[in-house]
Amino acid sequence: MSVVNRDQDQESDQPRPQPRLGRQASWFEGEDEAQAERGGLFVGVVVDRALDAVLTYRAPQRLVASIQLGQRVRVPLGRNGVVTGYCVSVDLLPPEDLPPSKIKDVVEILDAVPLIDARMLELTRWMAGYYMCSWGQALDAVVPAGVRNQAGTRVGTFLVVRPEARQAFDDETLQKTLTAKQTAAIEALCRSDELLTVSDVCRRAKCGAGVIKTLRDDGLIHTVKRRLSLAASRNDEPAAGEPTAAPKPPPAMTPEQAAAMAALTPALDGDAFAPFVIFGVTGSGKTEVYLTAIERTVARGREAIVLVPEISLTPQTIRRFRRRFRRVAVLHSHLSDVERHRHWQSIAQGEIDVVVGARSAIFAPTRRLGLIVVDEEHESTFKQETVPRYHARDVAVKRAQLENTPVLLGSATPSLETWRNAELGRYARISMPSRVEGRPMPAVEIIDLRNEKHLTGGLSETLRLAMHQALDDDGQVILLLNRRGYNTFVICPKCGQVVKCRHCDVAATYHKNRHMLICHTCDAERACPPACPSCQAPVLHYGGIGTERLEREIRMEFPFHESRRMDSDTMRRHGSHEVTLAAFKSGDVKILLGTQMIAKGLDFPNVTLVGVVDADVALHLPDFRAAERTFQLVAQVAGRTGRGNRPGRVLVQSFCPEHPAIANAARHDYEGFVRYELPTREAPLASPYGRIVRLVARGKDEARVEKYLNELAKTLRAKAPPGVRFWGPSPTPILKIREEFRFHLQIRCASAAPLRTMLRDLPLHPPPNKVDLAVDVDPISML
DNA sequence: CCTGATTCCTTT
DNA sequence: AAGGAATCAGGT
Ligand SMILES: [Zn+2]
Ligand SMILES: [Zn+2]
Repeated sequence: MSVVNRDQDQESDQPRPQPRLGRQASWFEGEDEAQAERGGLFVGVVVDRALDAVLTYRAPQRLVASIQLGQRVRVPLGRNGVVTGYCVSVDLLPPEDLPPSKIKDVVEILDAVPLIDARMLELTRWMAGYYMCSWGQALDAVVPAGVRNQAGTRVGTFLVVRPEARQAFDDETLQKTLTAKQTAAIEALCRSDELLTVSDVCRRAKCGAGVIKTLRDDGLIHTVKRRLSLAASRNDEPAAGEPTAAPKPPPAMTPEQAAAMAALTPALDGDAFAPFVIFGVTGSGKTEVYLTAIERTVARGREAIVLVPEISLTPQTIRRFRRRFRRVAVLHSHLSDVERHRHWQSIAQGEIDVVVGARSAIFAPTRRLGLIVVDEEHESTFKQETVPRYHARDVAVKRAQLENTPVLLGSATPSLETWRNAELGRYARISMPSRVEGRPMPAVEIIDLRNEKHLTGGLSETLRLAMHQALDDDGQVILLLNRRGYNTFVICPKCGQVVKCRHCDVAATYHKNRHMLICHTCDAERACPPACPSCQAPVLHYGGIGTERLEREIRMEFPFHESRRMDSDTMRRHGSHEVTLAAFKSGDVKILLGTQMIAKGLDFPNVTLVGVVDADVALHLPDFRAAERTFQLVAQVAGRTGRGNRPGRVLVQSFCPEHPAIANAARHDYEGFVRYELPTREAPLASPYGRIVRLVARGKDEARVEKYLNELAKTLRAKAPPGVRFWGPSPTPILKIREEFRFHLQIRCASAAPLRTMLRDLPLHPPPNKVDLAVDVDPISML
C-alpha cells in the first residue's frame, strides 16, 4: 500500500496558516460587511453543467489553506443543491460587479492534489471558446472518469500518536501511566515508519482493539484519513508475454530520415512552438523519425505525447515504442477506470517519458512536455463527435503553442487543411518521398467494373485471376471492402422500396450469420420480413455485397486456402484482432479480407496482392470530403504491399476509374490529387478555404425541429457580417436517427472571426422544448 | 377555480 | 442542465 495523496485530515492538529488578506472593505456595507468580514478567499468555479459562466464562491477559513487551482470542489448551486465544479481562479477579492450577499461558500474540496494545472486550465478554456461548449464540458473531456472518482483507491483510517504523548513516551514518563499492552501499542506506532491501521497495531502489539479504543479515549492517539492506492503493483505493464527488451540500437538512417532529423533538431532542442508536417509516403520510415525525435526529447528530460488513431494502436505499434523506451504509457479506449487512473497518476508523477494513445491522450498530464507527435494526422477519428467536439490534431497544435514545444503532424496523405497550412508557411514541411531501401511503390492497376462481364460476389474475373496467381506463387492476399454485413440492402422488386430500420431513415443491412436485418446507424435488429413492408409483395430481393458475402465468395473460390474476415463483427471479442493478425503473419492464413481496420499500419512482407473490392463506397456520399476520404483510403491500402523483398501488386475495382481521387491514388500522386481537389473547395468556401460551423437541430417532432432551425437561420442571417454564407437549413442526409428528425445549417466564412462574433449570442436563441441543438465547429461528419 | 402541461428563469 | 415558478389550456 502506498499513500498516493493527502486527503482531508480528520483530526489533524497541524496549525492552519492564516490567510493574509489585504482587506479593502471600503465598499462593503451593512450586512454585506458582516459577510465580508468572515474572511476567506474568492474562487472562480466552473460547474460540470452546460452552464456557460464562471461562478464566484467564497472559500471559508477552514478551506483557505488548502484551496488550489485545478481542484474540484462541491458548491451549492441555485435550487439544485450541491454540485461539483472545478476551481479555475483564486482571488483575494470578489468581482466588483457582484453583490457580496450572493456569494455562497465552498462546501468541500474533493481533491487534495489538483487534477489539472494552470496550462491545462488555459487549454480547456480555449477549447470552450473555440468549440463553443462550456468550460465545464471541456474540463470533463480532459479528466477521465476513472480519475474523477479516484478508481482503484480507497480511504483508509490510520492511527497517529499525538505529539505530546510521543514526547512523554520518548521521555519514558508516559510508560508509568500505561498498562503493558498499551505501552506495546504506543511503541508499535512510534517505531513504525509507515502509517498503521487499527489491525496493524493489534497485530504488532499483540493486543485487542479495546486497548486502542482506551488510548484514543484518553487522547493519546488520534485517527487520520488517507487515500490509498489499492494495488501498489504496476505489473499490468508491459503486456503479458512481451519481454521488456533492452532498448535496441536504432537502425542506420536513410538520407531522407537524416535530413528530416536535421530539420527537426533545432526545434527539439529549443523551447519554442514549432509545428511541422512530415509528408512521407507509406514505407518511407516516418515512424523511425518520430522515435529518434522522441529519443532526443526524452534525453533532455522532457516527455513526449504520441497520438495514433485507435485502429493503429496495434500490438505491433506498441511493441515498437516499448523496444525503444523504458517508461511508456499506452492509453487505449479499452482501459478500465482503474488502469486509466493509474496511468494518469504515473504520468503526472513524472514516471513516464512517452505517452502513446488515441484521441484523448492529447490531455495526458505530463509535467515537462517536450514534443507532440500526431501520426496519421488526416484521420477523421481524431475528431470527437460528442461534446466537446474537438479535433485532437488541432488541440495538439494549440497545446504545443501554449507549452512552447514542437509538434509533428505526420501522414502519407495529409488533410487538405494541414497541407494548406504548410503551403502558407504556418507549418514547416518535411518531405520524405521515397521508401526505405529504395523499394519501389507498388504498381496499382484499376479494374474498370463497367467493362467486367462477370461480377459475382463482388469479384471481377481480373481480380480472381490475380488472386489465383498470387496464391499459386505462395504469396498472401489482402482484400478491402469497407462495408460490413452480407447484403447491404433489401429491396422490393415490385414497389422499389428498400427495407429500412424501424427507427432510422436508413436501409437495413442483412447479416446472414444472425439471419437478421441490422441498422448500422443505431444497431437495431429486425427479423427478415416475409413480405414487402410497404406493398406486401411476397418476394424481396437481397442485393449489395458486404464483407460477410465476400467471405463466402472467397471460401467457394479458394476452398484450399485459409481465409479470415476482419471487421467489427468478427473482431467483437477483445484480442481477436491480435489472433487474426498473428495467423496472417505466420502464413497460416493466406487471404485476409475486411473493412478499413485491415488498412492501418500493418506490415506484412509476404503480401503480394492487395485488392480494393469497391473503391467507390465513400465517393458518392453527400460530403465535400468524399473524394479526399476515397483518395486517402485507396492510397493507404496501396501502401500495404511490396514492403518485403517481393514486389507487390494492387488492384482497385471501380466504376469511375478516371475520377481524380481514384486515378491519383493509383499513381501514388498525392500532390496530383491536391491540385484537383483544392480548387473545388475554394468557391463554396469549403475547408480549408472556409471555416465552417454546422448547427444540427434534432427532435421527435419533425415540423418543430424544422421550424426552429428555419427561424434561427433567419435571425442569424439578419445579423450576418459580410462574407458569411449560409448552406441550408436542410434535412440532414440521414433525416431520422433513433426516431429523431434532424435538420442542419452550415455557416461558412473565409475567416473565423465573423463566425465567432455572429454566433457569440447563439445562447439567446435556444431551441424549444424537446428540440436539441448541436454546434459543430470544423465539422468532419456531415451526416 | 382547479389540474396538468409547458415555458421561462435562475444559478455566484 | 435542472429544478422551481409562472403561465396557459381546457374542463368542471
Ligand atoms: Zn413493395
Ligand atoms: Zn436504426
